[in-house]
Amino acid sequence: MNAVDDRHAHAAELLGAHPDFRVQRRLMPVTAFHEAAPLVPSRIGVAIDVETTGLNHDADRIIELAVQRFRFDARGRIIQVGTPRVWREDPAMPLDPRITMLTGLTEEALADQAIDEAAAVDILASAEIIVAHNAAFDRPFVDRRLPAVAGKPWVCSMAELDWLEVGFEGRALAHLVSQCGWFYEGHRAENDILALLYLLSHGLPDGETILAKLIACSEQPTWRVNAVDAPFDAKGRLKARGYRWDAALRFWWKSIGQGEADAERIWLLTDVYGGYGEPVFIPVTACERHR
DNA sequence: AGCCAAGCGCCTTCGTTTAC
DNA sequence: GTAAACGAAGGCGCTTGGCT
Repeated sequence: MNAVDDRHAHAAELLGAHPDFRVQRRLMPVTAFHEAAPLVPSRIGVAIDVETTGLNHDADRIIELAVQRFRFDARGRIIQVGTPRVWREDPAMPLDPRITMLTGLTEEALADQAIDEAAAVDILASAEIIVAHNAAFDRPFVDRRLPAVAGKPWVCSMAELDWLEVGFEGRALAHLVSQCGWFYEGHRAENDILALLYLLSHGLPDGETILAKLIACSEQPTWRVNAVDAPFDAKGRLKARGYRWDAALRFWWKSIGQGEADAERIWLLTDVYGGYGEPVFIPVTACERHR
């Protein structure tokens, strides 16, 4: 650090100590967030982000894919961060000017570019868990573009954590990261996965990292409950309890958490079926979630 | 734009109260 | 006994927030 940087760092420290100001640090590439203890077992995760031509899984295409491997220990601490890999891809369709405004990517920048499928599949296949912010958006694009890894377990950093409960407001990636005291230029896939890694490594007052809480949520299997052949007069009770009507398959269904399965079965058998017929409980693991 | 979940406001409906 | 009026409750649709 030279003398000018040193003076700036000092100024930032002073400003940050003032109650009326807050200092935010630019995210910088890192190789680890925690010291790896020797001989401690660890697992591999992959942070992923896609930029696309739009929001429609069926009609739109990936224009940028970024993945970054990381190694984490049993306490959800990121002890090693791999090299980020980023590919652009020509969507072979016109690019909405709004997408260029959002991502900075132009048709010229994408022309003749393509994802290195073998390399991308290799990285994703090595993951024990794939992490994305709003996985329900990214996963369908990735599953379709790289079907070889379509069955991997995914976890969503946006939806699977009760952010309010852990002291945050809102769920937008940049906003969450900002509340940890960091800033970055978003909507570029490579920056977004770095931001995600910073967020995952963030320590909460109770000593746990965001990643630890997220993994804990993700590992709990949840259930999809199909109230098949429920009597017609149970319609109102099912709706009141949060069930939704599947018009194509013609039954009421809802998703529930792990601990709720027994109570739900009892309620269904007594208040809906009354001795005739029974519901179908389908376990949902991280491999099926967010599809 | 597309999708999904949650929240909110408004309107309808129903029931109870009150006034004649 | 009847009609109007008010209040609680439920349902529906609009809005909002996430992702590009």
